[in-house]
Amino acid sequence: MPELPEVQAIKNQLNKYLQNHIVESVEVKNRRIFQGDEKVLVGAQFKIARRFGKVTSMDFDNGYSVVTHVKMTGQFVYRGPNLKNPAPLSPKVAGGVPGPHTHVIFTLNNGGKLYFNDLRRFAWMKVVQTAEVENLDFIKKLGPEPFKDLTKQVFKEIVLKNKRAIKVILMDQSKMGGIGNIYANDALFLAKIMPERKANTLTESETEKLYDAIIKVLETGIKQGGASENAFVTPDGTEGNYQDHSLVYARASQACQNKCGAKIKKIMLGGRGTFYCPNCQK
DNA sequence: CATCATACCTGTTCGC
DNA sequence: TGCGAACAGGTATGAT
Repeated sequence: MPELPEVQAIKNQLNKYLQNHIVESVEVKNRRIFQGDEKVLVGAQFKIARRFGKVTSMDFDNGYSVVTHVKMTGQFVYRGPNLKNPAPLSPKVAGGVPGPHTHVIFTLNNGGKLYFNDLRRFAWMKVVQTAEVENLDFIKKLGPEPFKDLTKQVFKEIVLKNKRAIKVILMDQSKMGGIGNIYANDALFLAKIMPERKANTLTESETEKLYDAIIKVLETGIKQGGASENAFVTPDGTEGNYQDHSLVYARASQACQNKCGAKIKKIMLGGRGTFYCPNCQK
């Protein structure tokens, strides 16, 4: 669920709250989720968090990084003295922190703690040398990203040479990085394109509209701090607001926002819930 | 190589 | 009301 805007929110808040603090200890409760030797992090100073598609890298001053894919239900939650007037923890942090779903705890020298929760345990977190982050299999295979290398021209080429459903292409991380189910659904609605359309049947004009729509929905997502329909919370423990602004995602049987009179339909496409307006999208 | 189905998980929602 | 089935869904993996 966390997609580019959600992971961007995670990255931004990690930078805001952790920068320059030193790791005093790392407690690993789940070895399947956390891979590598956490001991190399003790005494290391947090420098910066980066984002690669839906993956974050937390880089430390000693040449090591912690790379994390939160998948659907992974949550970073920071609690510490530099969190000004901390908002109450969202109930979406199931079991709280620490709780039954807390798998890793970083303790910092300012007394703060960074918890990593994951209810469904699909997430992974690994320690690697910072120089090796971009060689990790997942990151190496990542396609061009919106706001970076995914220009309109590059996007056109990708779309026109693929014959699978356009929604599947948008969500294929090796074709382009960062887009998941929420923003793929909303971008296709905004561009008035049916999710099932074969990518190579899109006209040039539709392709351009879709590109603009992707940028637009991702920008809205970033502005709203991500979407918390499901388990997403930002590291300060609160929720994002995109779910209040989503166009079709999770709005099955609701009236189309274009006021066309039709109701949003839900189908399964590529094994995922897919939402669209049967009237507006062609 | 490309494409598709399935496994991985567990809390929540749905249908009978 | 109760209970089991389906669903939520990103990615690795194996099958075709």
